[in-house]
Amino acid sequence: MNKDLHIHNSLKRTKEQFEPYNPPYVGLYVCGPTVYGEAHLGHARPAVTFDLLFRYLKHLGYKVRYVRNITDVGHLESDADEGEDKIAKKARLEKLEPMEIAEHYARSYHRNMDQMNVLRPGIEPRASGHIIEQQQMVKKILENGYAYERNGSVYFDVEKYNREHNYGKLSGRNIEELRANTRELEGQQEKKNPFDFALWKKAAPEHIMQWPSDWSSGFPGWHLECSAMSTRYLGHPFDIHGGGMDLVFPHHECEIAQSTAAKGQESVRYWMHNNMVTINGQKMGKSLHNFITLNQFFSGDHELLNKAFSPMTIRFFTLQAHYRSPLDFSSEALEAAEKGLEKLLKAGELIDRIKGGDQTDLDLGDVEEKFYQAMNDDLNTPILFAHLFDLVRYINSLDQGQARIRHEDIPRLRSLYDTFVYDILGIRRESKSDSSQLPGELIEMILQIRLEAKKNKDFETADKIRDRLRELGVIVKDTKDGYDWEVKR
RNA sequence: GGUCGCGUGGCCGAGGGGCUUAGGCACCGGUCUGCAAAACCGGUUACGGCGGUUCGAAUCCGCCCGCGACCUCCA
Repeated sequence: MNKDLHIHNSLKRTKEQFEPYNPPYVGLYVCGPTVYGEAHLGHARPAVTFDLLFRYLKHLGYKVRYVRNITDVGHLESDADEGEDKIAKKARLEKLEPMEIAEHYARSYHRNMDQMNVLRPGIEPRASGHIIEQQQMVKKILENGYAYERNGSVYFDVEKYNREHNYGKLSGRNIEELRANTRELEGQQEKKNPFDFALWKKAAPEHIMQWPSDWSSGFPGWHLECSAMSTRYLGHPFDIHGGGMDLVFPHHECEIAQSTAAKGQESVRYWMHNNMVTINGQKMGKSLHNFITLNQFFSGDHELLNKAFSPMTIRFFTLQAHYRSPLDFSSEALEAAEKGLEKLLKAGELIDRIKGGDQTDLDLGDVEEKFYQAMNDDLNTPILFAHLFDLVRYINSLDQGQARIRHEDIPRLRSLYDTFVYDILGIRRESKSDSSQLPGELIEMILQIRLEAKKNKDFETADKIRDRLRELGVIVKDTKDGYDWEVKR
């Protein structure tokens, strides 16, 4: 098996060979959701992308520890009136405990991810459960002289850090540029520099979520949880840190600075970022009225959707684009993807009834090699699908007796298909609706009668039976010497 | 305004100096069929604009246009 996986490292802006720090173990950390609202496409893309990576790494034989956090402390809202915690605000508005909000949406997120066949990470740490680790990290950074305390809040001293290290190396920024581009700020006198960021923030008395600390009763800074929890569970350094491109700055930049300041060395060896999602070419946002939650996709209950789309269609569609390209959703594009997915799955079912011979028209070794090449090239799933659909055409031809395969190659074909479609891409056949519970023998019996009608040239009856069955969701396909049927819907 | 990225055929989406007319969907023609459906075979449509480098550019460079991400616990 070709294990020569190359991934794009955002830090180097280039593809490089992936070599674990401590093989065969691989540490993978991905920024998870802030649970204050329903999951939407912006959550689905990184989840599916890094699920693919997780699955592929495991397939390659690595022992992967996959950590994806749940942010339940809540980042402050960027445009909120009083810098209010997102979760706390929602809790106040709905008169619930903040933890009820977090719990509710965490469950909803899990449900959606399960529907899309996204494997659960091995560890899903919550920020609220790691306040102590975060405080320890603040202390360490203070000890090392890269932070300062003001009125109960602790800020990271970016200027000091930048004298010895390179602040901005991930996002391609430099400190002078940041100084020039920082907006006019009020009430920021606590900070030495406007680009300093909070490690610990003193909370106002009315702030719902706060914890005691050496500095004040408050809450951890925005970027701290990922630094603290990733190294807590994956060690230092660890292999891969993933997340959406929108998190590169400031979130991941600050993570690098924090880890380096606390431990003298960067924590992350490979940074991976998935690109963003647009809808009908526009960025997705609540204010633009094109904000679609996953549940709305699954139910079709949104003005931009012509119909409902299954979770697997969303997954397939996501994987049809490369993870580093922007992905544009539209009802039309999803309808096309739905058909492609159906074609792919149908071919998978046909493999079991293929008859072999003693000659073959396709070298499965070549196909397998192409599959691995595509995946090893920074998880190029669009290329993988192109090769898979070539294989689908071959399978269909085999089914129709228009191509040949050796007996002994059939199990190999089965396993090749299953490995890549089911195991690595995580695509699965979704359960059909209840209307499909028609007994097979009954359908067979009816179709036998229809076959007799056809023999008697009673096409009127034959067509009536076919039409009626279609209404029940049974698609009849005539073949040379009989018929074939499948349940639709 | 700054930094970074993108712009491919009717739609989605790979590739990335001459070979891939990637692949999916749609459309057209053919095979098969009583008719359909499915499948298979074949076909059509392309590299945002203008310059430059080169024997040769969709691919490299410059400019322009359009789109996107980010620009901080901060009103």
